[in-house]
Amino acid sequence: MKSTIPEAGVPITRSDRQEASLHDEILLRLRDYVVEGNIPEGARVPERQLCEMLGISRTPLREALKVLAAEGLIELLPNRGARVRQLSERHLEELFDVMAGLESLAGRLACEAITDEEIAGIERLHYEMYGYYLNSDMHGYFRVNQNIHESIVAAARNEALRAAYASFAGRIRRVRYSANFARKRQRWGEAMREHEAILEALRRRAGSELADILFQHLRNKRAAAIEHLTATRDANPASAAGG
Amino acid sequence: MKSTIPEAGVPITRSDRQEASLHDEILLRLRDYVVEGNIPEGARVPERQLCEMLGISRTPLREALKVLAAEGLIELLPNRGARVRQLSERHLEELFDVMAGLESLAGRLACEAITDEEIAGIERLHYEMYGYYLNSDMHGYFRVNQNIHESIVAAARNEALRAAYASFAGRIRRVRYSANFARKRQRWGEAMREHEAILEALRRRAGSELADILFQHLRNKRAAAIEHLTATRDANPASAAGG
DNA sequence: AAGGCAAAAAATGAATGCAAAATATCCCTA
DNA sequence: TAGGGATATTTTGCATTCATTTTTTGCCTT
Repeated sequence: MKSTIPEAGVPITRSDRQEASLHDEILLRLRDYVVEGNIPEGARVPERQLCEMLGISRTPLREALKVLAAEGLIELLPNRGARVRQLSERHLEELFDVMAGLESLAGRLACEAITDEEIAGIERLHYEMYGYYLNSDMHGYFRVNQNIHESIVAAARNEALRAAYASFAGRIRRVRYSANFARKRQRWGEAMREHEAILEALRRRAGSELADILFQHLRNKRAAAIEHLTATRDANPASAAGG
Repeated sequence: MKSTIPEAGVPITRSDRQEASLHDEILLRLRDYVVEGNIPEGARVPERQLCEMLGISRTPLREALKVLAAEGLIELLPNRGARVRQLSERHLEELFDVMAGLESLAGRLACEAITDEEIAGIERLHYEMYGYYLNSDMHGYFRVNQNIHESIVAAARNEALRAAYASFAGRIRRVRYSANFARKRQRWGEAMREHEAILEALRRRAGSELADILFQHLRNKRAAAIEHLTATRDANPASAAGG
């Protein structure tokens, strides 16, 4: 069966772009489209269908594809088109480790610049997350958890870091989601304790310590995510083969 | 005066590409062309001239420009073409910090996987570098220094990290070069001592410590580079204005 | 009926064409 | 002669077109 690409909203019209160029618009849309898992892993990215879907010609679409390939979201095979990049277990380990390194860096830098108010804000998020934890509200927990990590990255006051972090987050977003929703309650408990340690180090502005804690925290997440992914793929290998 | 783009070698012919696609070839060439400083900072990237220079049409060139823009090497202004990205002092600080974080991560990961042989190799490089230090051979020192840091990144066994490191290195390459050549002898001595500490931590596979040392080492480099850049720009502001 | 080859169809990669926007040039006025 | 505005030129963004390559289809052979 050919992979069918569903409709994805209204074609882009010139009136849509206020400041962002059509290219940027296309890029954002296409990136989201891929990241959200609308095309199965390993499957072809059909130029013509996407052109029709977006209401544009092949030129700007292909420009966007090149960028997405540079970002690592898709891969371009010479004369054989674009495919959604299939991430092996090893690839995911690597990406998680880089994320861990970036967040570790964010923590280190945050300690140099973060204000008491920002720390208080993160503390509030922490307690909010604790509530979701007690209620076993996975969705809420996950959302606030993301929020906390993004707050730390923001506190690092480094736009290049923020962009790199966002880029890597996009690449593993799908796996991260499913892994978080499948997370064992036990791992939740560990994660909560780790978050407490993070806050504690942040309050003391202990950069090196915070870097260590954050790295280990992400490493633990990595283990859970990979474990979950392996189990999922073993149970349903077709989903990873691009059918 | 209009910025003149000098010739840059032979146009790309189809016979050149064995495996790499024309697009990849163009991308590599154009990236090098920009990174090597052939177009002044802030100056326009003239599509037509580059097309003639490379012997291609605008389509593949523009695809490459989009990618370079995504990499942060150039910026695309809507309807106003591409410009070589001008890095402010703050931008450079940020990029150096991200490099520091990535290398710090590399050290941490390297401690998990590095072999005794690899450490011995880095030690050899260290002694080689010491020789250049004693002879005040800036060029040799710089080359081996790069080599050492690349060896640590390689030992991390993480392709995603290696790629990200290479990308950021490209973005600050020009400044890094000039800063290194201008380095004071005193800073050389500090750097040598830091390198000894790096090796020592590596031998003990002390990941956290090595992460700290590498981060601080790069931070010191950052300070030297920024200081040098500021002095250079103050002495010759035109070079940064894109004349 | 299975396998293989050839032709047709489709998709890709790159060049060209065209309308809109930006830039440069020129002319006029004060 | 300096400034301002209209016009011409260039440049940009995207669509379209064309040549290759790949993939599919169909037919023939065994």
